[in-house]
Amino acid sequence: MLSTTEENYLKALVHLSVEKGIKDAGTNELAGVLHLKPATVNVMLKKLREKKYVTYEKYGRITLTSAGRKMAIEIIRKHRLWETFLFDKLGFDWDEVHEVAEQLEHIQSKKLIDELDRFLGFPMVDPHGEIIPNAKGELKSVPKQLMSSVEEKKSYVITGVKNDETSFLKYLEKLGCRIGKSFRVAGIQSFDRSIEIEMEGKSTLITSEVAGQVYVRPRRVS
Amino acid sequence: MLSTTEENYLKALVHLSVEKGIKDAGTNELAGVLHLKPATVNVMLKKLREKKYVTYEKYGRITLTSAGRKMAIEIIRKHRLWETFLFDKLGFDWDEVHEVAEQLEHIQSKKLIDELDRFLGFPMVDPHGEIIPNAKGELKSVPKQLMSSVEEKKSYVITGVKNDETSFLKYLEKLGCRIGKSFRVAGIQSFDRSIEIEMEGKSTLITSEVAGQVYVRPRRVS
DNA sequence: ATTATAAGTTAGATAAGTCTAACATTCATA
DNA sequence: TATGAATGTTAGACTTATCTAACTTATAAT
Ligand SMILES: [Mn+2]
Ligand SMILES: [Mn+2]
Ligand SMILES: [Mn+2]
Ligand SMILES: [Mn+2]
Repeated sequence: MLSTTEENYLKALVHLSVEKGIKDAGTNELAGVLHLKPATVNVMLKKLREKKYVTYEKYGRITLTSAGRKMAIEIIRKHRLWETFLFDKLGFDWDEVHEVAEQLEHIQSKKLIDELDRFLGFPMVDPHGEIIPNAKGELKSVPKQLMSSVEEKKSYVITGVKNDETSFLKYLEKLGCRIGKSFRVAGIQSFDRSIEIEMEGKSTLITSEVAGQVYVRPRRVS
Repeated sequence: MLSTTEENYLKALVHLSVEKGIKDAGTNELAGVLHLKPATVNVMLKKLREKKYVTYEKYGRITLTSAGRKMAIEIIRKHRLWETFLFDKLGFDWDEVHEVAEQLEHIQSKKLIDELDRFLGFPMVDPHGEIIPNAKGELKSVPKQLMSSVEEKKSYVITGVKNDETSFLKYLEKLGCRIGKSFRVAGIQSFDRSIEIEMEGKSTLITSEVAGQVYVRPRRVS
């Protein structure tokens, strides 16, 4: 049985690899996302290596073993199912669910999570548009496009966010950007890559920093 | 913010007082219910006293302060609401809910628990028939019913006794009747109003004299 | 009242997870 | 290829929560 702490390390390794696109990580990167010091991470890595959840050697890179990846995906499944529960059943806003799911994801009960899944109707995606791994630990991947790669004059739908933090989500909220909303790209400034979008009749400016954290898919216009 | 450990100590103190009927406890008793050593409890008591959650002095008895009691009742509220969720919504059996609720009761989010309460329809009692404290921390008492007025085929929980003579209590003990125990009414003899109950798989006969001295409350069954 | 037993306390050890400060290695590039 | 910056490691300290073993106080029985 893994501790909450150990679970958080494994989950962070998956997130790092998904977000950075590389399968291995460094001590400093991992420390960064966990808000811990590199020295702390180094101690824990030896333990996770001992337990065969990661592969790594002194001064080398960190890779999840298949056992480690399996564990991490289970945590992510729990996290996203709980977010869905909070959003769908308890009326939480999409920017409020993450913090509580960070706690709920560590509850240990296979029956609990499988029954929750059923109760929610086996949802495919969480309130942020992230795919929920199924009970077999399969993370069905769907091609993703970042808002920063949109083209002028075309229309898109917001499908997800790369970043779950409340402050970011609140800002998106203020901009009127929610999952499922459609917009048209009015123009892109070449010097700062900022994007002017039209959404529900209103024109809004999106900085390249924000556009790099938002997923979209092209919209077929009738 | 209290740690999970501290919360468990406070909760155990309420349970001790409710079950033993006395408002104070000793180090050994508390250690017993927490499955810890008296030495361990002694260390923690100093910390809880420092934080003003309990009153106690060296070699003396332990009493919750009103702040301590308030905290403990919040944990109990959360525990019982989660048990109700697991039972009503996720199809858990009533003997499976406790273990998972022991984990869920420590999740920190006021909004979560208040919304859960609403989602469940502000239930009054948990699947074991225990009263759920409301959001204000009030443990609303529920009208009492004597065992002599039960109906056939229904399930009940024993909630108290009208008579606390030793001989009577010893007799109840021998019958396996304790506060908190559940039973189902198998049948009622009309000529002497004696009651045949099923408790923990065993069938027991309760005379009308005894039934008139025991309080019960209906139990919801799946 | 004395003493044996039960209840309670203390000190010191251990384990997990974190930190800081000092040290070591690797890497980029001048 | 030499060297400074970035990255990674180690040692030692701290906190929380637990234990065992030894000690002290209170209580009950003789
Ligand atoms: Mn977590
Ligand atoms: Mn999410
Ligand atoms: Mn608990
Ligand atoms: Mn209960």
